[in-house]
Amino acid sequence: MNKVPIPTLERLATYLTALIELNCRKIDTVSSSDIEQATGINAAQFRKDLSYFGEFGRPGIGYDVEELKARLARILKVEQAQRVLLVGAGNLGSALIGFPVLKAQNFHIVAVFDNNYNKIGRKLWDLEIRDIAELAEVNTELQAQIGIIAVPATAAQQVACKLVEAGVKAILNFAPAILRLPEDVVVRNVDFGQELAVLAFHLTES
Amino acid sequence: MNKVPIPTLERLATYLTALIELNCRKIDTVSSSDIEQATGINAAQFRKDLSYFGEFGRPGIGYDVEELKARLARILKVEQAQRVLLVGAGNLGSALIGFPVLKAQNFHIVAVFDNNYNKIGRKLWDLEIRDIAELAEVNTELQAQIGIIAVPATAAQQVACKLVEAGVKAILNFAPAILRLPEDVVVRNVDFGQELAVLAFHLTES
DNA sequence: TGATGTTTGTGCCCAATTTCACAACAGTAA
DNA sequence: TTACTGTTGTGAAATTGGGCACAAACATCA
Repeated sequence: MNKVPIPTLERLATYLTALIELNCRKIDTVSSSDIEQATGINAAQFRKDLSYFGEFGRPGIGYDVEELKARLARILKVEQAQRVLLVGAGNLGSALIGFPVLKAQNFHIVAVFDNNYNKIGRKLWDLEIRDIAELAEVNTELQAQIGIIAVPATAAQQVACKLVEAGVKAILNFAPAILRLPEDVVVRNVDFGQELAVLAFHLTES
Repeated sequence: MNKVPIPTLERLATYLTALIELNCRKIDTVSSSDIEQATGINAAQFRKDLSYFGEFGRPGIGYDVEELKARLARILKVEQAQRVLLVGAGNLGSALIGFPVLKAQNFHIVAVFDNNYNKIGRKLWDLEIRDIAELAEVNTELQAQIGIIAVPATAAQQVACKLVEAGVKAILNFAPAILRLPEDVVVRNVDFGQELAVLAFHLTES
């Protein structure tokens, strides 16, 4: 169970989203081809992805939606609510807090930080924006293991270090910057400019 | 030049970002190991990525920053400004318009659409929010080829179809939904929930 | 019970991608 | 000129990931 490909993990999240949806629609059993239908991911791929974690279905029948959902949630560690720290109370930060899908997937943003004294003390949705200097202190209580960096690229490295000091073990980084961090900290970068560039490449000369 | 791997394209965007940065710092020549230093991407990987598009450097010397930057920009079609349509005037949309890095990479959001009559007519930054019903009409003039979907998942498919009708050939989709579109339309999905799930997987049991 | 039709889990092979390793090239210095 | 250092571009090996195809498992129905 140690060597799970990253693409497999990404797809697991997709399966889980689809299962939550199916569950709402009161569908209680699905086959791998139903999953293919719902997600666009090849049925054999789905079965292989699951096989990294054991057996989930019954030949001739398929998968129990409720059970599969629960087991995937367990694998992805979103069985109980995952607490998340957000650094950067700008528009992106605001968008993330307001994103209903995150709560549905059991990610709860429990604190927001910024270094702008005009923002500190104000509210972003229902959270008070706190001074980034208090990050470590605040997290001794909250014990969040996930942090989101939604600050300008120039501040990203510094913020990342603060998060790690505070005990964060996984970071979602929206700044176009390369973070240098201890090996035991997992980082995923989301770079809007990069995404757009890949799209633009496929365009014909304008 | 037809079969360029997607991962290569993603890295090209990273190289370009790094080169823009290096150029600002008045550095005029770099080696592939300098690029590795700056981006964390293996030097051999960098050279192979470039090799899909011809020869760029001089053995014994390295690469001319200015020239490489220009050629990458040309490859990624961001030599001239790329016009982008944004659908969804919520927090995420607002964040995207305000993101300075996009303009720096030559992506210009030139119109914003929404279906909420409370928003239509108002301004988001310096753009007037327009009725999504006018999308096709507006784009006959703008001729944007790239669209961004920043609406709830339930509306995503419908918005995507409207964008395609309006002549858009590439879509960046932030809604956790599978878009079914004609083959000649390129789609990239960004799913915050998925990113967080992959991170959560790596955590130890909390 | 036995015959038939589904659907899973997985070994195996193929395709895609990364990494290695080296010949060819450019500069420098004696 | 020759020796030496540094760096590119790329064929080939190594690794990784995806998909087929089939045995085994289960259900249904005669």
